[in-house]
Amino acid sequence: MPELPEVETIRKTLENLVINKTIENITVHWPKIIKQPDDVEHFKTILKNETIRKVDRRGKFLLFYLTDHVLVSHLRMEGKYRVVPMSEPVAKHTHVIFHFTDGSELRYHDVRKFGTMHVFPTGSELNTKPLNQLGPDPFQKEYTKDYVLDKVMKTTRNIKATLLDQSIIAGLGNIYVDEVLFLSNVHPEKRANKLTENEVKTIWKNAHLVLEKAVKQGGTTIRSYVDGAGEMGMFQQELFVYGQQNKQCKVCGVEIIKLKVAGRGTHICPKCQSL
DNA sequence: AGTGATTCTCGGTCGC
DNA sequence: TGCGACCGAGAATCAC
Repeated sequence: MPELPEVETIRKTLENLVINKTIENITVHWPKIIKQPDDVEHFKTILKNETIRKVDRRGKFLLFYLTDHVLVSHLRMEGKYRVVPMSEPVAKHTHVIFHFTDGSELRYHDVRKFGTMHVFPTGSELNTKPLNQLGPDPFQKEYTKDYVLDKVMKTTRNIKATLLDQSIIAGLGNIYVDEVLFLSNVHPEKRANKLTENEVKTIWKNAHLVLEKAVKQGGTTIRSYVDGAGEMGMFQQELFVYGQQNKQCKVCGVEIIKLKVAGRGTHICPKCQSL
């Protein structure tokens, strides 16, 4: 499932493939993916004849900056983009196709159909839902120790739910939250406001560190993730706890266990992360 | 207002 | 072979 590092990897590979391409037409096979505007025909006419200038990212959202509009795309569980010649057969779960004037196509593929697309006039995208709900992501200058300290110390929720909340920190999902908490020696069920200042500081640092490392590795390939060029990520080799249940902790040798926290499958080393 | 629990989107996967 | 439970990001909704 694409989290910040996977989305960033997709952004980088995609940018080179779609920049300066002009949309001639759009095919939508599953209209429910289009959340804004309401009307799919309107979505198509707005973007028709616009040229992609830049591909950006905010948290787990991809932002395609076009001539006068921004396409905000969230991949959720299994969304993928591929750029292919129009002659290539259309795969089963391809739901949106952007046909470019040069004969190539940007195709959105999503087995679960959970992904979303919003279009806004350029300039209004950051102060409209969904992007105005996002907190800073760990690569932005607003992501400071004091900001995280303030947010975390002020909530009674457990630390896992807090770190998953995109309005607090954008970009962390289930995989990286488990990894960050392991590296910080913090149990996911610990109340956020009960953490010591040092623990929060460690989490703040590790969240940036883990994401940076994962971006360098091209993301984590769990199940089906591939980037915009169809390449796999390599970060799964670096995972300490996520998906490692029944294996030995790489640090202390105790068996990694899986539990449910904040409604999510959660992986911990019971020795390194005591409550 | 903050929080938690529940529901909904969906289809592949897994256990029986 | 079939069937139901399960998974999960994030929004919406409801209860407290």
